[in-house]
Amino acid sequence: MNFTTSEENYIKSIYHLQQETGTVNTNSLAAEMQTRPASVTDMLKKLRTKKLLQYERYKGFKLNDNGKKIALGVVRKHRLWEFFLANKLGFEWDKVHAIAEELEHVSSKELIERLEVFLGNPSFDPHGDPIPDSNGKIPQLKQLNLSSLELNQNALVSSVTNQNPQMLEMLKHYGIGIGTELKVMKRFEFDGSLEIKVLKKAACILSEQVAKNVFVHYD
Amino acid sequence: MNFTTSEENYIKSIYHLQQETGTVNTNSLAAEMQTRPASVTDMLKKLRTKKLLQYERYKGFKLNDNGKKIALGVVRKHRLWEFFLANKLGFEWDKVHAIAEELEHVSSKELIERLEVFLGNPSFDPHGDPIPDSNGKIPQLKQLNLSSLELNQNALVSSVTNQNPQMLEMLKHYGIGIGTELKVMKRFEFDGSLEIKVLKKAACILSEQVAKNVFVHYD
DNA sequence: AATTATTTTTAGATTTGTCTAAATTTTATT
DNA sequence: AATAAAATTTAGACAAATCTAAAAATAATT
Repeated sequence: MNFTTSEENYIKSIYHLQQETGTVNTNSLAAEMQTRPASVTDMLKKLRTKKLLQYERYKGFKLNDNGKKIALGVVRKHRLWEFFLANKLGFEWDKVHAIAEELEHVSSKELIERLEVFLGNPSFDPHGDPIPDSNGKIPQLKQLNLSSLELNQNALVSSVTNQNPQMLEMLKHYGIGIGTELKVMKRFEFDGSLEIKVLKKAACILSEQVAKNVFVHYD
Repeated sequence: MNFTTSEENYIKSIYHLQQETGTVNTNSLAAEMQTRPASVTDMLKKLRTKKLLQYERYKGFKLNDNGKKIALGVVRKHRLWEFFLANKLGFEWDKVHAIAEELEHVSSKELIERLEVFLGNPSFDPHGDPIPDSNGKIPQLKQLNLSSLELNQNALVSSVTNQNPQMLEMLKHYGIGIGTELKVMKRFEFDGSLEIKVLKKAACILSEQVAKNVFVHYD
């Protein structure tokens, strides 16, 4: 079955919301999509007739297996395009999202399969989010918070949450981004701040507040 | 100013038609766009209020300078994406058009500028059609028909018209495509057929009918 | 439990892009 | 020149996606 850009955007937003809250309600989806609750109700009716939703009047709703499959397809396209924009065209990682919002609606299946191969079958997008494979399977990574990384363990930065521009600027200044290899030299228990050694760079110090937004992994 | 996908498609089609006939009429545009004349009239009214058209009721119409600028922007995007699909993702040149029809409507200016650099500032798409630069200037190539290429002059295939699948298959069999370097060894005047030497390959013979559809250029 | 507040849905309108059918204008033919 | 044919436009309708305003259902509060 084929879906309009608008339908795909609703499906994707429902998917993201239900990842966090389990079930979704009309107002929060309207807020997420910057539209009116009445518009949401209208679209839900459409998605229901297309058998993508588990829905109970006045209660709440979520995607069924059918809907999830569609959502994962869109997420997959979005993240592959983000990877392309950052790693091939040299966009900064904070610029790729808006453009991928358009590219994700290009429909050709073969395009996405070839793009994936061209990019070298990446597992994570420039924000560190996992890229679903063509069957909708998401690579599960044993990520851990930088705050809880043991001393002297080399690790790779896999994602950064809470995209506060000033925090991102600070991390950039220290040369820390997705894929950066680093280790924790010292932990100051009194305020939770960390002395970080980025490979081939001088050590730097991150507050606990910042460290909690940085996730790393190692083999 | 911003344009919808539908508007861009009309603008592009008008551009292509007026390249051939100078001025465009409602029925031919309707045929080109696989829609009804009444729909064309509706859209023309819209494009007129946006000051893109030179239009006279019941007579005919064409793009003004404003409209041409928009058209060239869309053509540029289309052909850069075609180049990407063929040269980076490995699509056959007869598969790229349909996908580029979608990609050409992605709006980011910076995306296209970066894509162009990434592709190495190509001048021609996989069909041999010229790619307008960011100012709308089209590289004018002194193309000439393979039939009128002088003997022993090395030349590059720059485009192939009349995309008859069987003819394309024949050319492919002989190793002749966009960018192929070749020369004419012998011309048989009685039927206009040509003996062609593709560099690093054995000679082959093309009928005049085929040769007339192949265009080449040299420095 | 009754009332108030919040959430959700319905009813009806609007915009965009399309359509059919009919009317109008231009072009071609007898 | 009158009539027939073709091309173009208008009038009015429709589907998709949105909106506002009001009604209905649920949740929270006194």
